[in-house]
Amino acid sequence: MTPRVVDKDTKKQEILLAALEVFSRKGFAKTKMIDVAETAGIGKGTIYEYFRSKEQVFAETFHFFMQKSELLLQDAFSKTDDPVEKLRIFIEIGLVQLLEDSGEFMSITMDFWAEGIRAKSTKIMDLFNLKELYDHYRTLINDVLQEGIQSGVFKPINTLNTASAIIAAMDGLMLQWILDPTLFDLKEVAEDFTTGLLNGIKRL
Amino acid sequence: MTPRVVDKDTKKQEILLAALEVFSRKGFAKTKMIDVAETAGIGKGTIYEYFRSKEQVFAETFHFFMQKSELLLQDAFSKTDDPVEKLRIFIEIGLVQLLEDSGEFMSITMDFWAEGIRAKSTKIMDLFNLKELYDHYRTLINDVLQEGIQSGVFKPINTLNTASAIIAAMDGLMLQWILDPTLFDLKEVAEDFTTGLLNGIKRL
DNA sequence: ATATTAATACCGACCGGTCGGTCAATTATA
DNA sequence: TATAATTGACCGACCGGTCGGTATTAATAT
Repeated sequence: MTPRVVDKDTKKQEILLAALEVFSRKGFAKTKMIDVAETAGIGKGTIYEYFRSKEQVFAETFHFFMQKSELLLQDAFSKTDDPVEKLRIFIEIGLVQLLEDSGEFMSITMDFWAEGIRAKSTKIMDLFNLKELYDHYRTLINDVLQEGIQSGVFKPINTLNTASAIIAAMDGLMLQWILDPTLFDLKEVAEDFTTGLLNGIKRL
Repeated sequence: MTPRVVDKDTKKQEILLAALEVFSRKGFAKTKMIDVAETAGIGKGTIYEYFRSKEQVFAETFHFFMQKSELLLQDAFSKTDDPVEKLRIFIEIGLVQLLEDSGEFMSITMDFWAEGIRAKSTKIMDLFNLKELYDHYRTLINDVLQEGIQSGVFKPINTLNTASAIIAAMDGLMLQWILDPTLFDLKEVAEDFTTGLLNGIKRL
């Protein structure tokens, strides 16, 4: 009744995996659906059994990719209650681990930014919901900062602004590192940044 | 002998102005050369009398746009020798003034990022020389930080890493603000960031 | 002054190529 | 055999860039 070589979800995952490979190597614009199909070892038409459009494939590819870091983060966060340690972990995972594990894949994030901004005033903007993504992380850091202030570790700073700035710095460093990975050592820069940040917000 | 309605350079500027308007509204990919031509009130073919390709128009548009901030910056820097003040000015101009003056135009920067990254391994990469652009600003800040350390205002920090982080934060904040200008007040966030930064690097 | 010639600016119809998406035909499964 | 899954040839829209022709101006000739 339901003849199928593999499970429907499994096949979708396979397509996403192929898409991740191609998108990160060629970028959104230069990637052709036929590339994705061939990489996945299937016909082009098959993709459209699982996805509506190229945009949808791209958006789901990005989210698929982001799940990794989300899981890493949740796992790490569950192991400590110290706000200082949480900040360290957030930067370490978000910047160092993500890039070291899959540096070449990160340019997909740039594409997502670009497409997301481009889509701001179109109907596909819900696929590229950057705002929601940022809200999520901003809230996460905001809560950590609030905790720190409550417990007296941090100065009474504007937590939302600071959270925004932390995420901002991480994004920006990622950008610069992608442009020229030899310029600075990512781990070292991350540590310097964390130190400087804590220097600025810790109560003396 | 040289029949021409307006000066050749003037016309090129007019095209760039039109291009700036269209590129910032529609992004690189969605902008058609005919859009630029119509906005400039000329024929499509005429553009190719002044530029080699769409990529060249885009690259020159971006540089044209960046000159504004460069001039602002040089002017402001020439008025003080205080490293602390220079840092303030850099952030104020780079983040607040640039966005307040022409917020809607800034999405062109994202496109430039995206195209620049995409062009990394192609022959047009010299048109989208992001690396050089970043090097310029990084050096600028690096020098300011060195001065500050020499004169004893700043702690002995890694200046290159710190410079990278400062630029990174500014880029990232710009991104977030473009995504949602209502989320935070740019001026306030810039001030908070500057305060936090100085808190972290100033000698006590 | 006017006609003629020359040089250049300007234009937009057109071309070649590309690519996302469709669908009739084919293959695999039960 | 019936049904579901897969495929890739095909379609139509799109677009960057070209090129032959026209318009405009200036220089020169008469």
